[in-house]
Amino acid sequence: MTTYYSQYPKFHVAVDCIIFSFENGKLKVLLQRRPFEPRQGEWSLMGGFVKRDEDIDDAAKRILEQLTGIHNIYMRQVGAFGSVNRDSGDRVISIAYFALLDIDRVNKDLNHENSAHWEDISDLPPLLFDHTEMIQAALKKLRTLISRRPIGFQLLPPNFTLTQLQQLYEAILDYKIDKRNFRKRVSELPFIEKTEGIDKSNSKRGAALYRFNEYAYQLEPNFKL
Amino acid sequence: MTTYYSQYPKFHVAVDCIIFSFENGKLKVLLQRRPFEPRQGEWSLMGGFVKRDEDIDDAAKRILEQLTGIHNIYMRQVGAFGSVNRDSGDRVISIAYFALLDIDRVNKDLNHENSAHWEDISDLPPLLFDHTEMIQAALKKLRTLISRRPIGFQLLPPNFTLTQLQQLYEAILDYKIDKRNFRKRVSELPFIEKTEGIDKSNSKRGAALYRFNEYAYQLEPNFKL
DNA sequence: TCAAAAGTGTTAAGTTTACACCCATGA
DNA sequence: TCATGGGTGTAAACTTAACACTTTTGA
Repeated sequence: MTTYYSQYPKFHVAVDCIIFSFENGKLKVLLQRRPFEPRQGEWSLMGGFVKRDEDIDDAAKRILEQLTGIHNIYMRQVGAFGSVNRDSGDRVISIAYFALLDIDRVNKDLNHENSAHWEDISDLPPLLFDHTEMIQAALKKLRTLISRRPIGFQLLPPNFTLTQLQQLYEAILDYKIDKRNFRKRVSELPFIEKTEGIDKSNSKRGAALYRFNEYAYQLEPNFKL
Repeated sequence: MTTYYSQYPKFHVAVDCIIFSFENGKLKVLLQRRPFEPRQGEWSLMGGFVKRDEDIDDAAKRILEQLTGIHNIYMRQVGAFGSVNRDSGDRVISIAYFALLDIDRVNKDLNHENSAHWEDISDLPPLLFDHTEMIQAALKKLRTLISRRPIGFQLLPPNFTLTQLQQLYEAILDYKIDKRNFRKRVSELPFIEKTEGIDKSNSKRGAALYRFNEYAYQLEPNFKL
């Protein structure tokens, strides 16, 4: 069938995922050696082409699930990257997404299969095409989100210590936070609640474990950390 | 030539522009009657297809310039919209951009040719496809930007009164601001400077005209209004 | 017993908000 | 002379930032 649209060109459309995790006080991003030509073997983000009958959001979700074995991942669109020559293989318009995940839930075998590798955000190697730019844009978005939406928890296990939480904020925002001020503000948030649990993995004394209460957040979703 | 990419599908890619202006204390957006099938005649944003050798940003710029006759328009990407059935004509992935412009500079003839029409943001008709959603996303982005970047001036003539500036902030943020507090904060911004000019169009006494000093802004680009 | 991380309050500085009257002018 | 929009300052409330010592416990 010929429609008005048919006279216009078509393009390959890809999604690229900036997958963040948090481990040992460091914010990390998942990179892989590109598995096909051109520029096979270079460090790149996880990506793939959008399928014919697939929403772009679903394409991103598919790639994330394939690579990590996790469902229900927190994911947001970063934006579209569409310079003519951004991809040296052919014209490809790519939509970048960032995702936050708890590294404990990742299927390490899948990571290994995909020659994937967690790299510290402050120590990235040179990347393929405009992928460095995509990561910077994702980070910028993450930084503005983290202080107003309770998304940091997506990067932590269900129970976490306040020290972990603070290190997470410091890693994302890239500055030091005063411990007493941080704890005071957290203690005023009704949706962060203390559990019975104690984590002794980092100190002899042990640190109290907290959890995020989704329901309490729904009741009172405004905050500023 | 066959590449690894060739096995993947291609898509129409469009850009849609949310063009804002400010007139008589109201924030407005440019709409048109869709000039082709399907759904010809319905209210829609200004849009068009991306060309084969054109950056997506350039496509947005092209459409904006065609429709307004203005160059150097302030423009930012809002994001990609790519649900499978968002366009009832065929699968089209669309990248939304918003633009800010001084309505005095618009070529009204071009607007008329394109059956374009400025509609108050708080009184929008039902729109084609996901265009309402695009406008809401653009507004959200504009709201977060306006308080930290000096982009409001893009919507005003080169010289403007403080009353105009305040009404602009009120229209975008959708709440009333205290006049004395607003003026106090503005007077602390080194890049908003008083000119000799006086505008008598709104009062007998006349209001001082101010201008935005790009250079002073470069020297001290941090503020919060 | 000591090293290492956890936990805990107060004060000063800065920012934000609320609020009401006089001024200049042209009609 | 009066109606209209332009222009101006202060005090109270709130928020943020700076700062140091005690506790617990396993090695």
